[in-house]
Amino acid sequence: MNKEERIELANLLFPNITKTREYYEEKYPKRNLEANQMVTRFGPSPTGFVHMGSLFGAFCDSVFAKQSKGIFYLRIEDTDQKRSVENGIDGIFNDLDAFQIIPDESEKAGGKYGPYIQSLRTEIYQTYVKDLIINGYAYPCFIKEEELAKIREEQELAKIKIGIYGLYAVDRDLTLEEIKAKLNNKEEYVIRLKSPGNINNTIEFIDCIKGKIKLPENDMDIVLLKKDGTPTYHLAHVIDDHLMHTTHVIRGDEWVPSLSIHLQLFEILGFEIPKYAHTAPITKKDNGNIRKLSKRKDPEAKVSYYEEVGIPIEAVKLYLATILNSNFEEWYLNNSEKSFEEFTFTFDKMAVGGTLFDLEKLNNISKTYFSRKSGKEIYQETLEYSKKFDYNYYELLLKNKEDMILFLSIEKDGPRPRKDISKYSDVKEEFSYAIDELFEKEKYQKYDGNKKYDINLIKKYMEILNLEVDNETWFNDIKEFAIKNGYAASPKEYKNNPEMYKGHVGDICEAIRVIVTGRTKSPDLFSILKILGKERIQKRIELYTEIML
RNA sequence: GGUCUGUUGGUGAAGUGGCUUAACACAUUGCCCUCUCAAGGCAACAUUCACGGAUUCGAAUUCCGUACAGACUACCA
Repeated sequence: MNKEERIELANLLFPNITKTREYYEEKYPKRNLEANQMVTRFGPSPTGFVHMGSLFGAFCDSVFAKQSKGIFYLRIEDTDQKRSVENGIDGIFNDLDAFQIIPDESEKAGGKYGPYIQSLRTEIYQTYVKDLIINGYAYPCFIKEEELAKIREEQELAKIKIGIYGLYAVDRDLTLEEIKAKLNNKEEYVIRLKSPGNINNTIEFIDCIKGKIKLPENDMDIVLLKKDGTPTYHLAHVIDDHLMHTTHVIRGDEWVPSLSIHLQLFEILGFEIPKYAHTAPITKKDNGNIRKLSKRKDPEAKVSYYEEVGIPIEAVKLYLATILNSNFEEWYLNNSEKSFEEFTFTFDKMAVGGTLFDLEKLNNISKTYFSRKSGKEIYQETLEYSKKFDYNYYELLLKNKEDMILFLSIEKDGPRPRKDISKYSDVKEEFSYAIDELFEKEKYQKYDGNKKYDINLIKKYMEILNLEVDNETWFNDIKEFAIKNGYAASPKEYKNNPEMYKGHVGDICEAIRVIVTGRTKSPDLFSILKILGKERIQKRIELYTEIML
């Protein structure tokens, strides 16, 4: 086909496309940014909820854009109608919102490079494809699906590369007349790339994360536009990232093998090639096998899972930051008062292989997060969590606000804050003694020991209990009380001469603790006693007598 | 089958030819502190970096081969 014929073909195929490349190049001019300012994008498909792996990608995109004072935008990649899920787009916005990963540009936030939804950009893709046809880089292919399957089978059998290339690209050199005939015949077609590549050529590429990658040049006549006129990922990626002026394409490394296609497309279209950063997948160990974290099989892959179990979003982000850059964890340890945003993330500190998703580590990070929050903050956040997921508890929290904050503040101000909560849902259980209504209900059912305590001794102790003193005085008082009643003043003393005593102070404290909290472990006992006050302690002694004796 | 990529303790990993007797963190275990727990302190936990060979005075680090793992090989992204 000569150029005139190709122009005729292009107009035949795309009669409705009247705009030109130049029009779009002008409409979407270069961004006015400094060389170091990154433009990144998150490009999810609306196939359901946001997956942990995608969230990691979005986090990565936003971090790099923000720290370079660049632009992070959200582009919905919904070119496949079959996979799209109802409300899928809303879901993406919601999940990003929940995680406070806020795009600078998106269909909602606006921006000069929109539309930011691929299904709304069909005309743009077709304009460029029309141009490719005119220049002899694309052609309509009429191979039917059954034929395609047959070719595939043949190739599999012959153990050669699967796909449409070389001799298999039978429609590559159809004459204009032949195409017209098929078109008149209402035969369906796709538009394929007329690949100028040679499989024997090796191209070298520098990836921001993986470094040097060598791969064979693309010789496949890949599909550019599907039967319905919508673009494939490959085409859409190249055109969008060019027109939206992405500087760094950060995406999962499952894309590495198709990089040669993308590079070729950039070259043919005469676009400047962006930098690529291919991230390793987040994996999970399943029966000894390592596999990608799966939406279907793993609840923790679902981003909303964290909200439901009550792991703070901030903690999840800290975890993402620690797997993003291997040196982040140490930095954060030494800069705990700072926000993760003050850390400078770099590509070369990113994992090259897969990263195992470690819930245990997340838990630990979450515990640290809680330990740094004040009682008041924990109260507020737990209140919000409960409002959504445990309304009963929410009402109790409201009613017992003052006390609850006091309880949550115990042992908070020292250099070694408590680390006993890893999620909001832990608060109810860990502080079950804090709310009278719950305590009554639970009674001592969850009590984890089986000793019977000397209730009379405790009753006697109540007579001397003074809550108006400081911790040290209180403890001295109880030691004195212990000695008077035949108990050792310290566990050590008791250990040395067990026959001389009935027990030691610790035993008395344990009895008080169990009676007052229903458990053998608790934060600082005196603080709890102080908050409860004599009257409520008295009530609990009665309750204990009633139930346990 | 082909093409890419990877392989350092239970886990995440540091490591870029000599400073490595392999950092740090999580987990585990033991001890200390201590009224319990949590926290904290101390210690133990890879004599060796998948395996084999090559280069080098010297290799976890460079090269080649093997094994294993993962990704891709769609009119899905």
